[in-house]
Amino acid sequence: MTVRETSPRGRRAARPSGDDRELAILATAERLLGEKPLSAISVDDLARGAGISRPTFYFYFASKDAVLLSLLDRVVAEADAVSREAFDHPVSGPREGWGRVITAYYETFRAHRALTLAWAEARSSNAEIRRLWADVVESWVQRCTTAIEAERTRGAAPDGPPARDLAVVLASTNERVLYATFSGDGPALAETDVVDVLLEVWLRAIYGASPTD
Amino acid sequence: MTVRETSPRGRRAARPSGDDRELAILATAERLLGEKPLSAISVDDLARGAGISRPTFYFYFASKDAVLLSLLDRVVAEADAVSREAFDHPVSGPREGWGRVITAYYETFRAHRALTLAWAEARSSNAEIRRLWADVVESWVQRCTTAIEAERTRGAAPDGPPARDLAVVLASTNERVLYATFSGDGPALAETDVVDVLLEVWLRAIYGASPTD
DNA sequence: GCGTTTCTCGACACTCCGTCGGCTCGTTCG
DNA sequence: CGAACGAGCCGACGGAGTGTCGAGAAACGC
Repeated sequence: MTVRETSPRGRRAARPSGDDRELAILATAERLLGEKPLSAISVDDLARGAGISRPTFYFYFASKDAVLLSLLDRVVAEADAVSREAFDHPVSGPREGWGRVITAYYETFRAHRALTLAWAEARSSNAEIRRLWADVVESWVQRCTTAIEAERTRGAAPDGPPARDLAVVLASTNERVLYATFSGDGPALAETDVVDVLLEVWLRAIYGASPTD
Repeated sequence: MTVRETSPRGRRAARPSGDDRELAILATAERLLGEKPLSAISVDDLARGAGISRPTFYFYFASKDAVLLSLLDRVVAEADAVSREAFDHPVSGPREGWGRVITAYYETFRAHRALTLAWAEARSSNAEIRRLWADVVESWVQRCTTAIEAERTRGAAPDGPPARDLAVVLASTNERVLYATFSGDGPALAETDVVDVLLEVWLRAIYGASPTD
C-alpha cells in the first residue's frame, strides 16, 4: 500500500499516526457542534478535545473553518450522490418523482443537523464555505432546470418563468424552509409536515397555472 | 418641551449634546456596512468614525450588536407599515394584490441592502436579533394566512395545505430569494426579474392545482 | 548509529472586547 | 459665588482568542 493521498484540505502531509489525530479533531468538532454553536467553539476546545495543544492543532488544520470545511466536504459528497440517485430513479409520476427529490434533500441534512446549522453560521463570514455551498446549490439547480424543461417539452407542465428561475426559487425555498424547521427559530413547519407541504408547493409551481384575473 | 424619552435601546440616559454622538455612531455604522461586512467592523471603527474613543462608545451603546439592533428597529417599523398598507390596499384582482405585497417587501429591503445583509450575518450569533426577525416574519405570516384563507372562503383558491403552512413557505421563499439576489452569492435571480418570478410562484402556490398523476 | 522528517508545545505578538477610575466640563442650587 | 453634581470623555488594565516561531522529542530510512 503506497502513501495515501488525502484530500487537498486537511493536514499538510500524510503519515500514519497523525491520521488518528486528524480524525480525533474532526470527531471532536462534530461532537461539540451538537452541544453549542460554532461561534462558541474555540480552537483550544478542538485541540483539547483531540488531546493535543493548540499550536499542534495548526499542524493539522489551518483554522477552525478548515475543520468545518472538511466535515462539509463529506456531507456535500453524500448529498450529491443521493440527489443524483433521486433524479435518475425511474418514477411512475410527477408526485412520486419530485417527492423523492425533496425527501432525499430532507433526509441528508436532517441526518447532519448540527453541521447544517454550523454551515449557515459560517457562511456569512467565510468566503470558501460560501463558494462550496454555492456550488452545491448550482448543481442542484441545474438538475432541476433540466427536469422542469423535460416536463414542459413532454407537455406535462405549462410554460411560465424560465425553468432556471423557477429552479432557483424552489431550491431557495427548500433551503430556507428546512433550515427553519431544523433550527426551530422563527415561524417554521413541523418536521412531520415539511416534506408534504414543500412537495405540494413544488408541484403547483411547476405544473399549476396562475389565475388569469 | 420635556426630557425626550428615547427608546429602551440606545444610550443609558437622555441629554441633549450626546444625541449628536448617538446619531453619529448610527450613521457611521450604516456607512461602514456599505463598505465591509459586519464582522469586519470593530467597536473601535464605530467609535473613531463618530469622533470618540472606544470606551466612550460604551456610554452610548452596550455593544456593536446593539447599534445594529437600533438600526434594524427603524427598518422593521418601516417594513411593517409598508406591508400593512400593501395588504389593506383595495385591489382589482389576485395578481395585482399579491404583486403589491411582494413589491412592498422587495422595495423596503432593497432600500436598505447593506442593513439586510448585516442582519443576516448577525442573526446566527445574536439571540435578540433572531427574535426581532422572528417577530417580523410572524406578523407577516399571519397577514398572509388571513389573506389566503379569505381567498379560499370566497372560492377563488382551492384547498390544500393549511393556509399558515403555505404562508410560512412563501415567506421563507421571499426571504431567501431576495437575500440571494441582493447579496449576489450563489445562484440568484436578476433584480429586474425577481418580483415577477416570485409573484408567479406565489400565484401558482395559492391558486394553482397540483397534477393528479 | 545518524540524519531527516514528523510531530509537539511553550512562549510570543497581536487584535478585540468590556470595565474601572479619574478627569473635565457645564449646570444647579444653597 | 462657589461647592456639588452629573453628563461626557478617555487612559489603562485584564481577559479571551488567534496565529506564528523556534526549539525539542520521537520515529523512520539507510
